[in-house]
Parts: sequence; C-alpha cells; structure tokens
Amino acid sequence: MARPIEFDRPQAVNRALALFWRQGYQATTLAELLQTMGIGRSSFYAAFTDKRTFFIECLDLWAARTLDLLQRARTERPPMDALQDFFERSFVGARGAKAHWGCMLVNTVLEMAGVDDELAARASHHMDEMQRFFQACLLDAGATPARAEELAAMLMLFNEGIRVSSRRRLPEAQHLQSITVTFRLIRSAIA
Amino acid sequence: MARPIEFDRPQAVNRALALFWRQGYQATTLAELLQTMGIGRSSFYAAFTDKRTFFIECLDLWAARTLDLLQRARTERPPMDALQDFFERSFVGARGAKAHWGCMLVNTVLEMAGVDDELAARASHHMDEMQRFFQACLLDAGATPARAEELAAMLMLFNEGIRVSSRRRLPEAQHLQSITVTFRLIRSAIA
DNA sequence: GCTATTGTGAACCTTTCGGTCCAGAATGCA
DNA sequence: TGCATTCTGGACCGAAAGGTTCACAATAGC
Repeated sequence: MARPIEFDRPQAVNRALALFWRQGYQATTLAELLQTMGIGRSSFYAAFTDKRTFFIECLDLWAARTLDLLQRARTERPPMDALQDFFERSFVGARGAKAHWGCMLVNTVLEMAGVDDELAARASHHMDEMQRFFQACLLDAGATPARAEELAAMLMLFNEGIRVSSRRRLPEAQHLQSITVTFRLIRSAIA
Repeated sequence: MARPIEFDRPQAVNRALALFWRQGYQATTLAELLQTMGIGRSSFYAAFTDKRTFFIECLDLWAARTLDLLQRARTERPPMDALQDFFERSFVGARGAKAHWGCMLVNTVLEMAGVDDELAARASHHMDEMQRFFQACLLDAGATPARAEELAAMLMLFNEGIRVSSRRRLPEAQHLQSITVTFRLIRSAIA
C-alpha cells in the first residue's frame, strides 16, 4: 500500500451535491465541481468514474437522506404530524438559501425528461418510494387502504407543486400557508 | 427591395418552440434548432438575434397562447368548467407526446432558477398572470375575494404539481383522477 | 534509506458549443 | 438586361465542455 486518499470524500460529495441540487446537472461544470470539492481532475475521475455516474451517486444519496429524514420523524411523532413537519422544516428550518433549491428529485425529473430518460426515471423512482411512505403514514393515521392511496397521490402532487413554487422565490409565508391549508384538508379527508 | 424572407417564420418558431418545450433551454442545441426549423445559421441570427433572445420569444409566445386558450374557454363555459377543461385537455386532447411535456413555464423555472435568474423570473411572472386569471374565474364562480385568492394559489400549486407529474410518464388515468378530485374539492370550498 | 506502490496536479486532447463572416444566389427596379 | 439590394448556406472561429495521460511526490515495508 501507499498514499491513502487525501481528500475528505464525504465532505467533497456533500459540497458537490449542494451544487447539483442548486444548479442541476447540465449547468454544473466539472470545473465548478472540482473547485467546490477542492480536488483535482484525476482524483475526481479516479474516485467517481465520471460526471454522470457521480451525479447518480449524489441523486441516490439525496433520496436516501430525505427518506431517512421522513422515517426518523415518523418514530418521534404521530404520522400526519411527521409528514407536515417534513414540509414545514424545508422552509423554516432550512439554513442558507436551501429553501429555494426545491427537491432534487423534482428538479432532475424536469431537467432530464426527454434529455436523459434514465436519469429522469431514476429520480421518478425515488419519488415513488416517497409516495409509498406517504401512503404508509396515511394508513397509520387511520385512512382506509383506498383512501390512503388516493391521498398519497394527492400529497405527492402537493410535494411536486410546492417544490416548484419554492424555486420561484415567492414570499415564504405563502408556502407555509399552503402547507397548513393542504394538511387541514387532508386530515379532514381521512376521517 | 430584394429577396424576401424565404422561410415560414411562424412555422419555424412553432417547431423550435416544441423543441424548447420538450428538452428545455440548455439541452437544445443550435444545430437541432436549425435542422428542425429548416433554416441556416445566418438566417437564424438575422431573424432572431441569438439563442437566448429567441428562447424568450418562444417562452412569451407559449405563455400568451396558454392564456389565450384559457380566456377563450372562459367565454364559452362557466368559469370553473373552463378551468377544469383547461387541465383535462392537456391530457386527453393532446396529440402526440405533448401530454408529457408539462408546462414550459414550470420547466423553465426549474431549469433556470439559480442558473439564469432572469429567464426563471420571466417564466415565474407569466405564472403570476395565470394565477390572476384563476383568481378571476374563482371570483366569477362566487368565491369571496379572500377565498378566491387562497384558492387561486392552491390551483397554481396544483398546476405546478401536475405539470411535474406529467413529465414522469405515469399512467394517464392518474392525472385525470387528480384533476377530478382536486376540482371537486375546490368547487366545494367555494360555497 | 532505498524502493515499490499509488494518489495527485497539471498539461493536454477531442469534441461541440454558440456565434461570426463572407461569397454567392435570388429578387425588384430601371 | 443589368444593377443594386438583401437573404442564404456553409466555412470558419474562439471558448469551453468533459475526459485522458503522465511525470512527480508521498507513503509503507524492508
């Protein structure tokens, strides 16, 4: 053995992920990535194969973290509260400008559909997983199976909408109000 | 005078618009545009200044047409029917794969926010116009001013959501059902 | 302290991007 | 018919993209 990896891999990935999240796949150049990650070209290619493969790694990581966030909230609160908190925290808790970056899955679907369908499909697949989680929460909250499926679809639609909306940089109060109104509606539709 | 313009400008713009709509701004190359429009490079630059300016022209045109579609439907039907038809027709009436292209304004906001904020803001502005139209319809349908504003925001959120959803190529029945459910909800919230 | 091993930075390469330029072709007018 | 005008196709350009290569440097084992 010889020289070990000298850069902090997780940290570098985190920084790159933020770039992809904010700017999308195409608009993020390799030069930007390298500068943000603080590594050289050859180190990048040695560690991550290429830009596209690396993007997939970031995308999957983003999805895994988001799902994990949901699951942890679920252990601490009643199911519907966990879901509502998940949305609210995207806005009130978000440090920096993260609140305006939307959802990386939604961003990717819209950017890559019709351009790189494999990437779009992968993002879409992760959204299916999220929707199944919504559905499980709704079931836990007492909805009938049919109702839970219907409402989970509505909730995903709401998710897609509010993530688009958050990229428009509208006044934050609007988003919070949308969340309140929507969840009031959904809670009343469970019973 | 001498040689007149030899290509069909409106037709060329229409074809280019479809490309931008489907693939977005960045993924659409000049070479693709020229081939689709059936014109040469210099003709393009003579007629449309440059790619970015031309994209803005297409974006504005798309918005104007959409708003026009809404306004015409409004003269023919009761306000809420006009709105619901507007959404349904995006799916059942759409010839070709257009149903999977979503909304060019939404697509542009998500692609360009954080990359070219002027383009994103312009698309967002057009969405504000649409939302104001929603609001007017809701007022006509008998909602109180405050209620109309709130519901218009919800309807725009729904619009954003379903346009994302339509790019995911999910079974079409799901979209139609979302429309039905949402409008049933909104209609009942007016009274 | 020498050497084999392996990660690194920088120079380099190919392709493709958006944009410019110009010679020539096609027209209206005299 | 000939001239002036102007639009067109295609060659051309610099910049920037993603990706490859390689000499060097830093380490672990002896």
